[in-house]
Amino acid sequence: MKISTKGRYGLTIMIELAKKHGEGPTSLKTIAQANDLSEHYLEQLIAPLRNAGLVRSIRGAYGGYILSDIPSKITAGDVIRVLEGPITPVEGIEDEEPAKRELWIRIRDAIKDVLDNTTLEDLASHSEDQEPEEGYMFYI
Amino acid sequence: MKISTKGRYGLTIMIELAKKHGEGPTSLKTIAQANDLSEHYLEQLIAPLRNAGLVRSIRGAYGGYILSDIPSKITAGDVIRVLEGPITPVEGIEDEEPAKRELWIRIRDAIKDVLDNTTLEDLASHSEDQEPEEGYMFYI
DNA sequence: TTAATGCCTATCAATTAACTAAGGATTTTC
DNA sequence: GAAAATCCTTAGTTAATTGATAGGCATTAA
Repeated sequence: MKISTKGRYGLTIMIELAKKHGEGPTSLKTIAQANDLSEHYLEQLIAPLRNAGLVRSIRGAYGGYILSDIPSKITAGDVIRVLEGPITPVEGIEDEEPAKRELWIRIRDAIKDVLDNTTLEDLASHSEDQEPEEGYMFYI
Repeated sequence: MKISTKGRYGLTIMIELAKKHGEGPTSLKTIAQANDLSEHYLEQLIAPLRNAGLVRSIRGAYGGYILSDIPSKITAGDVIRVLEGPITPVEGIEDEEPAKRELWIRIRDAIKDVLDNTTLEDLASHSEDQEPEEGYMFYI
C-alpha cells in the first residue's frame, strides 16, 4: 500500500520543472543533483512522462525539459497515474464481492480526490525556501 | 499503491468469522474452501491476527477461530494494519519536504478515514447472499 | 485411539523495486 | 568542425516481497 519511488521522484521532477516554469529548459542533471538522486534513474522516469505528454524535451547542449502546460493545469494525479498506473487499492476491483468492492471504491475515490485536486502549482509554491508567512500553518 | 493479498485475504477471513459470530469456531479449511484459497497460506495470515488479539483459536478437532470481539468493534483498519503494516502512502513521510509531506498526509488521512470507519459488521452484512432490500443501493 | 484441527518452520518461484551500466543521437557553443 | 552537454534507449543487477507449497508436530473432540 505504498507509492514507490517512481511516483515520488516523478513528482519531485515535476515540482522542480514547475518552479522553473517560463525560464527555459531544466536538465535532469540539475534536478538529480539538487535532490541527491541518480540521474540515470530519473531518465527512466521522465521517459513515460514525456510519452504521456506531460513534459517536452529539448535535446542537445543546454537542453532539458519543460512542462507541457502551466503548473496549475497539471495535477499530482496526472503524474502518479503515468508512473504508478491506475489509482486503485486492489487489482480486479470488479471481481470482489459487493461489501469489499465498495470498500475499495471508497478508498480509491478518497485517494483520487486528493491527487486530482492538488496541482503542481500548489506543490511548487509550498516547496520554496521561505520564512513562514502570516496565515502560514505548520504541517504535522 | 496496492493492498496485497495478505490484507485482502485477511479481510476475507475476518468477514467469514463475523458472519459466524456467536456460532462457535470456524475452521480455516472451511474458509479456504468457501473462498477457493490455499489453507496453508491462510494459516500464515491468521497467525499475526491471532498474535494481535483480533481472533482467538480453539485447537483440536472441531476447533477453529472466533473473533475476539463483536463485529461492530473490529474495523477494516485493524485488520489491514496488522497484515500490511502502518497505513501510509510512503515510507519516511517525515523526511519529505513540506509540500509533498502534506500531500502524503492528506492521502493517508483519507485512507484511514475509510478503513477506520468500516467495521466487520458493515462488511459482513453486505456480504450475505440476499435480495436487494428497500433502501438498498447498488454499487458501481 | 483416531481424525480433525491448529501451529510452526523452511523452502521456493515469480515478480517488482530501485538502481547501475553502456553507449548512441542531437544540438549548442567555441 | 570539434567538443561538450544533453537527451534517448536498452540491458543487466541486486535485494526484497509476494504468494504460495511442503512437511510435520501438538492438541482435542468424538
